[in-house]
Amino acid sequence: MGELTFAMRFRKINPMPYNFTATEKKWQHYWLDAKPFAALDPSQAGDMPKAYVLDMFPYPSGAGLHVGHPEGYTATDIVSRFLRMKGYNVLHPMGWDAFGLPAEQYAIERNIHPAITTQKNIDNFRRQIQMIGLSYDWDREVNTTDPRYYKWTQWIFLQLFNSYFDPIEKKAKPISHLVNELLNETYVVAPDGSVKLNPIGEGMKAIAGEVRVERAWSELSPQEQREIVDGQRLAYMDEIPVNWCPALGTVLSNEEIIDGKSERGGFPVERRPLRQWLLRITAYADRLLEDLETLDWPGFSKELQKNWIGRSVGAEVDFEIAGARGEERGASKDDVITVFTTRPDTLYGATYMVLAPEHPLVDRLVASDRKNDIANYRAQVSSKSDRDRLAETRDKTGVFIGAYAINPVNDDKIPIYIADYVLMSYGTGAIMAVPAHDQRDFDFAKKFNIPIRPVVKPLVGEAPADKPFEGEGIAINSPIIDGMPTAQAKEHITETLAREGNGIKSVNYKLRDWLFSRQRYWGEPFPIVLDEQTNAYAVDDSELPVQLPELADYKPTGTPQPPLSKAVEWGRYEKDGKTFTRETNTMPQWAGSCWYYLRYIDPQNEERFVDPVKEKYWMSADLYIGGVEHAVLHLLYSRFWHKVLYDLGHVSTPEPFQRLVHQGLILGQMEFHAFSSADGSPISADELTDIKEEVIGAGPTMTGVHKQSRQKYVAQRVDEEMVQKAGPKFVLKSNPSITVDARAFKMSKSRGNVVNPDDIVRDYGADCFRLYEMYLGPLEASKPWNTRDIVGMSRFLNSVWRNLVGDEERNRVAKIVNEPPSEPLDRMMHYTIRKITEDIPNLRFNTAIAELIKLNNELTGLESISQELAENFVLMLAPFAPHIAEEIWQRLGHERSLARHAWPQFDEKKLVESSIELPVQVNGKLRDKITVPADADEATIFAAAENAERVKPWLQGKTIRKRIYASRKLVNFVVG
RNA sequence: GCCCCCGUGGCGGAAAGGCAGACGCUACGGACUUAAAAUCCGUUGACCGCAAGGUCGUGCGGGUUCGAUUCCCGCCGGGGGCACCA
Repeated sequence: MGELTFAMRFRKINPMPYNFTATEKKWQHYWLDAKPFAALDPSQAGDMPKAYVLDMFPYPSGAGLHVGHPEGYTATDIVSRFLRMKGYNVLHPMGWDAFGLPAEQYAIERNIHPAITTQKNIDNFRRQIQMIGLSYDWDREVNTTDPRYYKWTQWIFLQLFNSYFDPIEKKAKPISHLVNELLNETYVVAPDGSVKLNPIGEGMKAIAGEVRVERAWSELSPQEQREIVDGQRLAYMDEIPVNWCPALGTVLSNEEIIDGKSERGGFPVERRPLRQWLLRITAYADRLLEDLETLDWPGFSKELQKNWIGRSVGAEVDFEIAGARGEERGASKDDVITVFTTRPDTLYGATYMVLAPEHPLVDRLVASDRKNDIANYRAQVSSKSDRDRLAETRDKTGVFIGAYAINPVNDDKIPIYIADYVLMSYGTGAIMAVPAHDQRDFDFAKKFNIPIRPVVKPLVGEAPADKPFEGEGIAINSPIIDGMPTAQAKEHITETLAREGNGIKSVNYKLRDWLFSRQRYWGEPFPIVLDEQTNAYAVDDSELPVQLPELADYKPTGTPQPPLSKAVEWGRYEKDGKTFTRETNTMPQWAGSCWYYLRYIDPQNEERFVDPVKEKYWMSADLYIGGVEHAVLHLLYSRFWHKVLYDLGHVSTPEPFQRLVHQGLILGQMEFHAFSSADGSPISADELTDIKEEVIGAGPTMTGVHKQSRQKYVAQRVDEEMVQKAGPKFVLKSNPSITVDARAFKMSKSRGNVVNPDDIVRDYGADCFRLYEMYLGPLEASKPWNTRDIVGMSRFLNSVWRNLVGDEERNRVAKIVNEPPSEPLDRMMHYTIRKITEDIPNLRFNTAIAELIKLNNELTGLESISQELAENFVLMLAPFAPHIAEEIWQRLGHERSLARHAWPQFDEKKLVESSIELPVQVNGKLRDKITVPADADEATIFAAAENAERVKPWLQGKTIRKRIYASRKLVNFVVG
């Protein structure tokens, strides 16, 4: 409120020299009509270099744009405008990611059909984005909910459905290819009972692992054949335990779960087995990992993806079941438990073994007297939601199953347990437990009194006695690898196991296949029909798009039955006299955003998702800016789809986004919270009032835990004015015994610290808003918003106007003259051109703007300003503050927009100065400065430096041990 | 617990290993004004000093270097990611 009234008063009493509201409107209209930002198709572009500058498109929420959106969008806009002036053919588009949960939740809350709210929200977003003066090519706008768009989302899905992953060539191929291969091949049944393929001889090991049973393809029934083929598709159905969120009425992908709760809304999620669509992203794990190396991305973004993919290299080791006792209970003599371990070198230290509670071998191995315990434990585990499991910190539970396994290296008989700290979904669902060298195994062994046997000793010192030694070292108590360092021991023991047929080198991933179906209405329908056996069939390409039916009641059913099942008419499908039903699940939010950057290239094409010639010209994106929050979800999914399209020959690059940058979060305005510093006890609003300090309204308080006393405190919000710094902390001016915590919080409705771009643009104008956000700090850093500081940019723009156009109430301050600028100004101009020309591609907008301010400060107060300097200044200002720049450009006598005017050139020769100033240090401390001719030699410089007035006393009576001259930088004397 | 990033004035932030604090905000002083706003001109890291000038100073402690905000090692503090992944 304060800043708002300030701005209004400011404007009323003292009108700004230029009317930003009218000026900005004028140029926005011009840009929409004249379309100076249209990207040229390759056939028209001649030899212009191309640049694809991409934003992460927003999902148009009901709340409208927040100040974080324009941060990234302004950054790409500056780059786009700059590159156009540099002669590039720039593709800079915008669109709407409008399907998905948030849009649908918003519609349900208001009881309005999502199609209507979505359209309204899009219109509002478009208005806000245009209000900021962003130079998008609006003829390329895309909308993921438009049937003309999702037709191609469905088409790409069918590409996945109709493909499989060839493990030998490590790439996707058409499923028809697989069917041909199968005619002469065999399929295999893997040890866990699942049917696996052997498509091409050598691929057997890669796909099937241990081969147990073989049958010829021709002996299979058509239905069996079908199931095998379907099981290899990149888009497939499976009944698996999934994350079911009752509150949202849908399943969610692993990526959408945070701390056991839904990313959207924070609702609890439970595990349930359901038949769902999955995309085989795991097949691409290695390539998604390896190709990260080729990308110009922030290090931590790559790291995030690496962690998410979670590749670990180790070995699978087979443990036989201890003889007769196993057979008694019907376990086959051939039964083995295969474990995965990253530390095969600790095999001698395995003193027990753990299976996941759901492991299929448990039933066959369990001793009859243990059956009850096992059943109880399993019930206990399955009743727990993932959230409960997480809540129970690290307390280990488990049950002995009454059977033993044989350690293949030393024939030790070790007990087999089940425990919920072993997950069926990772590795083989079974581990060898080495309590001496693994924290979890150690905790478990302590609790169940299992022996702990050290088999690795540290390179230096002793292993601690009270905890496991998890580092690398030297193998001990391990006959075949004793004395070997860990890396070598791993390799040697793995080779030995492989030779004896007890193990094999193995790689595991945390990445799971992508759960791709949702039980919601507002998403792309699957282009799939099902027969009575729920076999899936693709609809013909000619039937695309499969339109989302209009439904009066589109709300989630609260059961896994999707809302589309209510569209009975729509769901019926007949072909060739056979009856099918349509798939009623819909695709998740991420589907449309997986490929939108391709559609921008050729948005109107009705024949193809993108024209190959245009695709080849524009891809890949040269700059992609968006929030970190998409570092795993959107960016991983997109890369996966892109690679599939690449394998199938539909796109020309293996990666979609060559250079990625994340803009930092803009936090809310700094808040000051006062609390008792002595003991951290809570301080009340009354107490503050007692010491004559106002608490800010009913504003949010902050709660925390006092570091020293570990007491909870409640901190009341106070005004910045009441606060002062005392040593390393802030205190209340009037009562220094009260500590004040200064912090900026994430903007949120509940904190009430959200800044609305509409307000800022209304009060200060779009140019000022853009400048302010870019001047705030480095693009990638998080930084707090401070409305107070905006006035600096407002003053700058007004000053530019006064200097180059004049003040309408007062006289023009300076004359624009057709003469070259004075020498120092000329040098400064060339310096500024160089600096800004370097800063923009490096996205260092804050320092670029500082240079513009500096140059403008030099112009202030001059009686005349060179036309050349004025023009260059305006051209450099244009990417940052395009409206005012266009207006001044016009007033400087130009009829044509500067949007494609050539960027100013700098001249190195103009930067050379005849004399330079050098700091002189003595023992690293600055003592004086000297001015010498730019071409002076070292001897001259040292002589001048030694005789400098303020240097002499420091050299008096001392010996100069060393003279250092850092060329054109500084002089340093070492004396003693 | 593991991984990544960050600590510079009252605030946002500048500094290819070379003048720490560019530029903006705030605050203070001055000019203009009947007055205020706006604008323009100064000062604004801390300490000592009338001044010239000096000392200290980039979270803390070491190291490398003629020279470290920058590079290395070890702490402390803040933020983010992953989290029973074998």
